[in-house]
Amino acid sequence: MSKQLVVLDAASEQACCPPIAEASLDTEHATDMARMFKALGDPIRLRLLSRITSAPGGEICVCDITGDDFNVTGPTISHHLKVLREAGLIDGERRGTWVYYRAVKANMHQLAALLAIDESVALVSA
Amino acid sequence: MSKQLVVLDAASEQACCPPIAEASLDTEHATDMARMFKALGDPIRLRLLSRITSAPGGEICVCDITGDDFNVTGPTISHHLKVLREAGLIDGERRGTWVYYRAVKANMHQLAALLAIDESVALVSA
DNA sequence: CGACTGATTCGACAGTCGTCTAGACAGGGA
DNA sequence: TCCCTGTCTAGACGACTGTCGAATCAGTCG
Repeated sequence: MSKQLVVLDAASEQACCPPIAEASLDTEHATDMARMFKALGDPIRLRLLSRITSAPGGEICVCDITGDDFNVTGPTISHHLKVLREAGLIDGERRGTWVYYRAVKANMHQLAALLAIDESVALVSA
Repeated sequence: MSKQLVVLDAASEQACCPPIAEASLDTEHATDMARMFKALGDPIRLRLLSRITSAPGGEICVCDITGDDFNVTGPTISHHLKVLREAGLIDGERRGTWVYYRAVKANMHQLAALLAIDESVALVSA
């Protein structure tokens, strides 16, 4: 919990995220980004994030997830949420009995920006 | 005309790519996307992809990579290139002695689109 | 307080991943 | 032809990951 990776101060400053096509990633930056991509590299986590971001209000109660159609047990859901949290992609907050999660949109945006590629070139060169 | 298709191969499987914030991912789609994200979840692979996409002409010769500043042996580079290739993120071609790789930009674009999020909200909520 | 529900942590186990060395395959030039 | 260089495959091994059941922590309500 004390160990979250926070790249969003960079995002707020816009020194943030040139597409990988524009400049070679340095090792340190690549490591941070890879940590986030790795967190997305599991179907369950991807669907969890989708659930969270597409929920009304942009947040969701864990009680609406656990025991769902993910075909895994509660602790496993909890584990995946923790991975997403430690990667800096979501943020959790306890409100009374329930825990709510929401996406850290700045970091999602940073990943998307990293993958930005000139579309027209894509057409030509492909 | 220059803007539409883009997702060529992926498009043949299904309609391309609504952001995860707009609709919950179904299991099958999530599995496909997760496979690509997982391939990006390693610093070396991320830097390899960066090298490839940022190279002049959009492609790079393996001979310019192996034994580089990645601090791993040749076979390990080869392994990572294979992972990227099997994930559909890059494409390799042998031309005489050397092998050249280039990015499959359509799939990179698909990933970026999946992560698209309303930016203004991102800044506010961060 | 004490019991109950929701969510996380702990410990274990099978499976996957990243890396290496050794060896195989492909193409070019003496 | 034989060898040389470039790239990939095979096999092995330690480390990490995803999953579970059991135990624990956090809040709420009798």
